[in-house]
Amino acid sequence: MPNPTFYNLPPEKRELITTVAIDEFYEKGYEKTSIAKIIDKAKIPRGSFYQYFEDKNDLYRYLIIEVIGARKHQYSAHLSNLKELSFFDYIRHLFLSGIQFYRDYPKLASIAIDFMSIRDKELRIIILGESQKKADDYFIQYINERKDDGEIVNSLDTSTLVYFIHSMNQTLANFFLDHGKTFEDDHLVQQVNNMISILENGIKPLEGENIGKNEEI
Amino acid sequence: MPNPTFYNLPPEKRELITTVAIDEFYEKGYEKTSIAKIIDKAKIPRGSFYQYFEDKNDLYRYLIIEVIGARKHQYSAHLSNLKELSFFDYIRHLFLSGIQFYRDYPKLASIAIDFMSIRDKELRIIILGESQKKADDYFIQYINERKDDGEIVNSLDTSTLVYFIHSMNQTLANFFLDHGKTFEDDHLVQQVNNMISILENGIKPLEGENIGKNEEI
DNA sequence: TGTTAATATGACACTATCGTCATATGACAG
DNA sequence: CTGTCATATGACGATAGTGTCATATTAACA
Repeated sequence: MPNPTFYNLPPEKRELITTVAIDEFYEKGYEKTSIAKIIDKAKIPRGSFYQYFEDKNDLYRYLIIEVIGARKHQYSAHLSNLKELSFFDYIRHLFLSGIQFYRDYPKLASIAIDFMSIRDKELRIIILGESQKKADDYFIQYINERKDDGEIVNSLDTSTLVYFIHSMNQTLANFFLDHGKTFEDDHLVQQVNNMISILENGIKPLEGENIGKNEEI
Repeated sequence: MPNPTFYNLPPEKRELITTVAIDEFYEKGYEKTSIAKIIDKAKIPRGSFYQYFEDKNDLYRYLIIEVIGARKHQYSAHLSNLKELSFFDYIRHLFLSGIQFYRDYPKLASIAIDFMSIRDKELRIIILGESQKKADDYFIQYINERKDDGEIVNSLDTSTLVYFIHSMNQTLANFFLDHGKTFEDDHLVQQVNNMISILENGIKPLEGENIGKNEEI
């Protein structure tokens, strides 16, 4: 984490460094981002950088924690009635707030997505620390409750579901990355609804449902 | 692609280089893999490497194409009756042959998964070239046929489905990466079946299905 | 054996980056 | 005014990697 000195900096300078760092990580990704470039663009002397941060990893950690904060904020922006949502609406909210986050902070979102699929799993665990585990536990508990409520089929084990929903979230995030700039929000929302529809009902037609629509005689 | 000289090499030497390269890309990932390390481990002189390959990218491309070949081989090993399978069994086969591939070539599988989530999308497109597009087109057509057959609900647009199934495949692949070494095959197969079950029926209980199992009175 | 073409080799020049450290600056306290 | 503490600065040595090229080696063949 940054040295206190960093926080004592005049805000413009601090923000400049942050902005430049975000630009770099966004454009180059973690591995290819270099301190040399960052201090060059932000026009701070080499020694100063090492005064503020231990190394690249330290800077990265700082940014990721900022991102997570921003994402959580986005997520719980309209939290008030979140508890009352049905399970599928809850998931929908999760996904849609993801779109919103991407719209509001495209670079941060992109960095976050990179971070989630970063090679170095250890690094992720170190950075997220306990907070990730807590979030997971909370989600597991939530799903178990919804199973008990009869909102979710209980033939699937919870950990599979958690993994699956988490990965759907990732998939959607990547979908935004790939198509976010070309597609309208309408289309993205439609995509979310499609995903949720599959999650709800699967893709096998109910007895007789499909008959006569496209089928050959 | 490698210079013909590379293919003229005595097989042991060629395979040594390949093996070392695989080890490196497996351990370090694309970005952090260096030619210096590879020539060092394979004990070939620097000049020779550049005789065989243009650069790191060229070597990588070569490996990826090898991997894709191996994966295809795995996939169609028991192709004879593939056409007769139901849609969901077809998908199951797709997923299960993925496990098998991971079992047979763990490092290659890992490299392939990395490749599929590689930052540099351009690179992926260049390497896969037309063959990816062909495979996609084939799959789209296949799904459309299955819709017409009434095997899949036709309220979802095909491209969403393709994306969804593709991402399930990715999810499973990552699951192998995370847990493949600790879990028995039984467990992995169970995981595949869970995924397919979600794909088929979703996770919302049918009318009355869940009642009385875990629900409070 | 002599000639030629293919291949092998590793020293070299170049570039990029890293983290440190001795020194400079500045602001504030006594 | 002076000493002290926090902060700023950028030159420096070290490391790691890249791609090239002049030279050496080998194989094949007339």
